[in-house]
Amino acid sequence: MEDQELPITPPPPPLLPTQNPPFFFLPSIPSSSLHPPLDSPQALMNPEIDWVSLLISSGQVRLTDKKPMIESANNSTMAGNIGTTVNEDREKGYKDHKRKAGSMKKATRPRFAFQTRSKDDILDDGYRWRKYGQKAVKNSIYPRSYYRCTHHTCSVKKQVQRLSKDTSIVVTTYEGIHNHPCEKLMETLTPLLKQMHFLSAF
DNA sequence: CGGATTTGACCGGCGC
DNA sequence: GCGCCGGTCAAATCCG
Repeated sequence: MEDQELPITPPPPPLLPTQNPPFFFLPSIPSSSLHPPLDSPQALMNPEIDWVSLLISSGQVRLTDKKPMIESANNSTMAGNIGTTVNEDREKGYKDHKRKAGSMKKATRPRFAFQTRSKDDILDDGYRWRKYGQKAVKNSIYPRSYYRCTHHTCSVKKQVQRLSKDTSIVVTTYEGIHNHPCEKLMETLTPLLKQMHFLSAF
């Protein structure tokens, strides 16, 4: 599984303004995930984030979905059955997890990777993430971090890793599609929508 | 005190 | 079959 670092390709022709990052890239990627923090105006002008070279090959790298291991949103069988020991639960959880993963067709989850030039490893994409693991990876001096969306019905994951070749570049890989609106985006849009609704009454 | 993070253990896939 | 590696779990720890 040589998920090695993605090659840095020259930035595509600037289809989009450099200061204002693209809002709508592809429907399958959370639009806000390529957004700087909506609540930090200075971030909009943050020169540290290279929004132009953000995307590889006209926007994004579509990773070949070679991952057979899929966990669906609601069936992740964690330990927790009453009447079993922790170890049994843990074992069972693993087994169930693997069994389901194996029995499922290679349900392809969309995976998208993009690179950002940033000092910060974590892009504030508007969603809330909980870190569930960190792993040293081969051929990289930086560890890879694993995050899961904290929304209870959402199973989107992302991996974040800094390139060892160019330490200013952070590769973020999203896996899956959010099944809920972006909280920050909604916060921002709600007043606008209300205003539009109000104006449309005339 | 509750939620988030850290971290070592564990597991399956894959190449040899 | 074995070892390496990436991905995940969950107990321990941290932190607001």
